[in-house]
Amino acid sequence: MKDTQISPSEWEVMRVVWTTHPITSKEISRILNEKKDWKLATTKTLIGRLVKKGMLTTAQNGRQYDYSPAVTEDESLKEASGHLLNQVCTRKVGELIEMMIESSTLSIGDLESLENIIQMKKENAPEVVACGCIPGQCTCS
Amino acid sequence: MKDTQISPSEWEVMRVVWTTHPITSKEISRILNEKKDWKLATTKTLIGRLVKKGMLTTAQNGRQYDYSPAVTEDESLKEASGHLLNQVCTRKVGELIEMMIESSTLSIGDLESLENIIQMKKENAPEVVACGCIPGQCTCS
DNA sequence: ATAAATAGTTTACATCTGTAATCGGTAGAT
DNA sequence: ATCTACCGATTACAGATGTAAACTATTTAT
Repeated sequence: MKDTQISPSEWEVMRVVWTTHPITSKEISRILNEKKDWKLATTKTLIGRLVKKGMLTTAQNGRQYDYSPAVTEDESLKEASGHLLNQVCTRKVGELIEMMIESSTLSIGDLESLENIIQMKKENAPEVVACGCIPGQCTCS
Repeated sequence: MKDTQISPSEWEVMRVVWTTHPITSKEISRILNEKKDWKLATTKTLIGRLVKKGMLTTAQNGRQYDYSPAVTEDESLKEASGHLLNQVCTRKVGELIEMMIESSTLSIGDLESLENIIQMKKENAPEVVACGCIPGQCTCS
């Protein structure tokens, strides 16, 4: 139930570890060099912070560590998307998701999955979403 | 085309101004008191920062200011959702959107709108989304 | 006219983030 | 047995963020 935050830079590291683990700091750094002009020290700092935040686990391997994710990408994504969703009136969430779909490239398969979920959702969808905003923070009222 | 960031606390203020404008700092603070235990000074600081960032415009009105948004909520939401989308492999965006739909309450109308957009999208949807990740940051390869 | 209430501005200060250099210990090379 | 390369840990430091007190100028009530 903790709500530790993964910063954007830290996220870059997490993505590497989610993709490959266990993995060493050296390897993480090597991979990220393709994308970020970070010194090895920078990557190590981020790794250290992620360990402290409990997002990475360590396994001693000789004089070094092997890192593995302590949280899944999906969990973290749920967290992150939750933050975004909380920034708008619940009644505006549909619009937000529309915007996201519009601005994304999605495959036929993706779109079909979405259709299915939407179909499901429709079974129990309310006529109108309740707005939980305080007066003055949205125009629903 | 600049990329000034609206922080979570600042976002609370923006939502008030998006809802009602022009509006005074006093009124913004009064509205937010319902939700945040902020001192008037805190709200003023956030307003000041938003003005400096160019997210709010001011119009002198006697000894005080009337504030109005300099960016729309939709623009800002697009920005914010773009950040989220950029945190995952393009090929995983569909899954992310699925998660968001699943964890949200959407009205029949919302769902129908989404269906329409998806229908449109399907006309030009690729069989598979191209992955733009560097090797090691996603499992597509 | 003076005092009290206000409005915005400046300053404050701890934490988080981005980015990195340096330190301290140890495994491997000579 | 030393020296060197390398690992994680510690320290650094500026900018962003959360939260707010203090300051300055002005308006309004007494």
